[in-house]
Formats: sequence, structure tokens, C-alpha cells
Amino acid sequence: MLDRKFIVSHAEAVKENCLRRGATCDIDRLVRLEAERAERLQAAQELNRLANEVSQSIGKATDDADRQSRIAKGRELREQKEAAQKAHDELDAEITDLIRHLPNMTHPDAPLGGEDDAVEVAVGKTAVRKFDFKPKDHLELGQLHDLFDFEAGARVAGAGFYFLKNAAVRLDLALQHFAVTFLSDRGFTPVTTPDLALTEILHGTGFMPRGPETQIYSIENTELNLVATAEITLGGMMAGQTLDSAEMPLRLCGLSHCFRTEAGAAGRASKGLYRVHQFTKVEMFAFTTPEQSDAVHEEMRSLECELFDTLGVPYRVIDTAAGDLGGPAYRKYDLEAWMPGRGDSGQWGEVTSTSNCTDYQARRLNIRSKSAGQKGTQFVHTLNGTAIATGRAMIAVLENYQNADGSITVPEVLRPLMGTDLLVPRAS
RNA sequence: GGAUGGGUGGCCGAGCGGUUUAAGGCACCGGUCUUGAAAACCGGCGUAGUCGAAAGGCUACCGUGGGUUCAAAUCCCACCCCAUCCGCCA
Repeated sequence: MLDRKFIVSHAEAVKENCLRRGATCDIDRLVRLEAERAERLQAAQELNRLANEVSQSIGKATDDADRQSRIAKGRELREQKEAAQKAHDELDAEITDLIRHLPNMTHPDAPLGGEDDAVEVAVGKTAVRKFDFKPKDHLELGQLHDLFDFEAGARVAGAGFYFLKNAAVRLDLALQHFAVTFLSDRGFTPVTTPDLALTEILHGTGFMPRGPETQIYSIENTELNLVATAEITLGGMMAGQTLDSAEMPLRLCGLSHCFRTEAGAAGRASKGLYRVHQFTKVEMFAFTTPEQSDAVHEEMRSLECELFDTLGVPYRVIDTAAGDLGGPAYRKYDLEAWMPGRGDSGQWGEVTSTSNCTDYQARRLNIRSKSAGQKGTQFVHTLNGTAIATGRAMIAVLENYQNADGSITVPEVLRPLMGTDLLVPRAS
């Protein structure tokens, strides 16, 4: 959520930003409503002040008649105050609703345009491999090694759910373990998080459950929702808190399941594990001061690179264009891994994403920071970044590390965790 | 899930319809004193909104949300959380 005063004082910039990000909002109307709200607020406060004065004078009334007349005056003032307050509250609700739909401002260096205008800013250390055989996709490899059961997943929970089996389970755990260990060693406090969160927390992080196009599963008759990412719970962890600036940046890495309805995604390239309703993810999250957030964003990007370099998976990094940013993001980098089995002859597929949300989430979640010896507080900045989403990482590993005979070499860093160097196809 | 007791400023803790401007203490910050420190004494000590050029006002906030009243930390209702005991349970 943007700051009201900021919107009013930078109306043109906000308008332009909305245009760039493909959001529609009548900023002029918003500015008018806000001016009117401020007037009503002042009126209500003034009436309340007068009413308080009268109330306080009642104890000093000299006789009963005097007392009764003061009570009558007080009652009248309270009624007027209530009316003014109600007018204010209605405007306030309307304004909040409008503001809630405004996207964050955009980093000046973020590319302009939409989905196709992302700029490639780096490539990984691992070269895209030239196969001297026709590489299989992860589903074919899964068949050879008995790794997945999508049919059973569909029987149990519907299309988009799946069972991992055999080496896939060990690979899933190994990837989680690798990511958690890697980040723990680099100053991130590992946490496991709830897989459900209150609607209010979803709103605070910029997710909109219960809309027609929602990506979120909700639990009927409750305020609970299955989380789409640990970003929700990690951000919510500090909701309403005031953090000590000296302790920041506060770095966390959270392990959670992620649930997504993928509404509207039908028909898009989504074979196998690529686009599913549930997966497991190790997520980085940071609370920083405003001064720190750009640097921490670069740090997260470089950690994501290091993770995939260490895994030996080829990837490229793209700087997402303004029109393709989600609401809360000020800037976003995606890592796209090379997936040899995707499309006709391999394609890049998004495996991680890191966003600097500046104070957009912190304002809704009311997360502030305070410096010793300084008066007042400020909203913190929040950042998130995927370390490893095991489903998509698994696709990249399986497809890139396959051999002509159908066996799969285990990436070196995962060997101690998997207990083997090579996955051999089951006897058919 | 049942019973009981609780949720008040950074912390402890009083207040239980209007002399509260939330007492008092601890912690913290500034000062006096001191060679320095401690002690003692004096002063300060929350967050947000709002008005003001500033000084400084004003408004809201005593777990949360409603209600009663001219007036609520205080009375009423609902809910949440914590503690202890019991039950259940991985």
C-alpha cells in the first residue's frame, strides 16, 4: 500500500506509475476524496474536543439545573461528533479501498514494458549443455525412474496434485536441506512456517484471497487460507511489531508448502511438475531499513545465482519489466533455468524470483523500525526471494543431468544428501 | 474441550464511572554534586493522526470488537491470547 500523503503530494508520479504498470485508478478523484476526508477529520476532532470540555465541566456543576443543561449540551455535541466521524469513516473506507489496488512505485532502473520486455542481466556459470542424444523431459525420466504419480494425485486431490516417489522424495528433501544449510551459513535464520495464514495477513502481503481470479485456496467458514508462498507467513511474522534498526537487516529463510489454484493458467505450458497446485519451497525474506533494501535485493539475487551455480544448473537472470511486476514489487529479478525437455528443444523456465517490496507490505502489516536515541519510527522495507522451489528445481536437475542411457547423475553438492552419485533407471 | 485466574506504557505495578494530566517504582536519557564513578537530588522519558512558520496545542490508543453513558482503563456483551490444573493427542 502506498502512503496517502505521498499519493497526494506526488499525484502525477503515481498516475504515471499506474500507467506504466497497467493499473487503472482515478488518482485525481482519490486526491479530492482525501482532501475532503481531512476536513471531516478536523471537524470531528474539534467537536470531540468541545464535547470533552463539556463533559469535564459536569463534575463542577453548581446545582442540578446547571448540571442538566450541561448534560444536554454534551449530548448534542456528541451527536454532532458522531455524524462527522461517520462521514469521515465512510470516506476513509472508500479511500483505503482505492489505495489498496494501487501498485507499488517502480525502481527507476526497471525496464519499461510488459512480459516480453524483461532484460537479461546475467547468465549462470554453468553452460547450456549440448546433448549428443535427444534429451528426455522430466516426465519421461520420471517414468524410467518411477518418480511421480500424477494419476494418483488426481484421484486424491484432483488435477495438479501428485505424489513424489522413490528418488524424487530424496531429491526433494536433498534440495530443501541444501538450501536451508546454504542460507543458514550466510546469516539467514531458518524457520518453518505455518502453511495457513489469516486473510488479514494475506492482504498485508498484497495477496487477494476470495476474488474471482484468486490464486489462493481458502478454508471455508474461517479466516484461514493456504499460503501461496512462505513470503506471506514470513512477512506476517512481524505484523504490528516495531523492530530495532540496529538489528537490521533481519534475514530469515522459511520452509513451507505452497498452494496455488492457478486459476486462469489452463492451457499455458504446464506439463508435469512445472505448474502444480502444491509444492515445497525454501524462501528468503528480509526486513531492512529503507537505506538497506536495494543492497539486500542484490544480495538475494546473487545468493540465488550461487545456489544454482552450485547445483550446476544453467540459468539466466532477468530484470522484470514494470508492466509485469506484481502489485507489491518495486523491482523483481527472476532466475530462469534451462530446461532441456521443455518445449520442442528446451526452454528457459522460471525457477526463482526475488522482489524488493520497499515499504508496500510493511505499511499494510504495520511493521516499523526504531533507532535508539531517535524519535519516532519508520516503516521497514521487506524483500523476498526464492532459494529453491523444489518442484521446478527438480525439473532442472533431472533434465540437465540426464545421460544417454536414461540414468541421471546426481549434482555433486547433493550426493552426500542423496547417498548416491547416480540414479539408475528401474529395470523394465 | 472443561475449570480457575489473568491481559494497564520498555518492564513491574496501582487505579475499578468525572479531582487521572494513567499513581508509584525499575530501566533509560540529560543535569547538579564529584578527581572519576556510585549514591543522592532535579528534570525528561510512548505511538499514531491532526493544526501550526515555530513554540506549542488538540484527537485517539489500558488484549480485540461492539454496547451503555454527557463522560469508560473502570459497567455490560462477544471474541482472542496467556498461565495453572484436568481431559485428549503426534
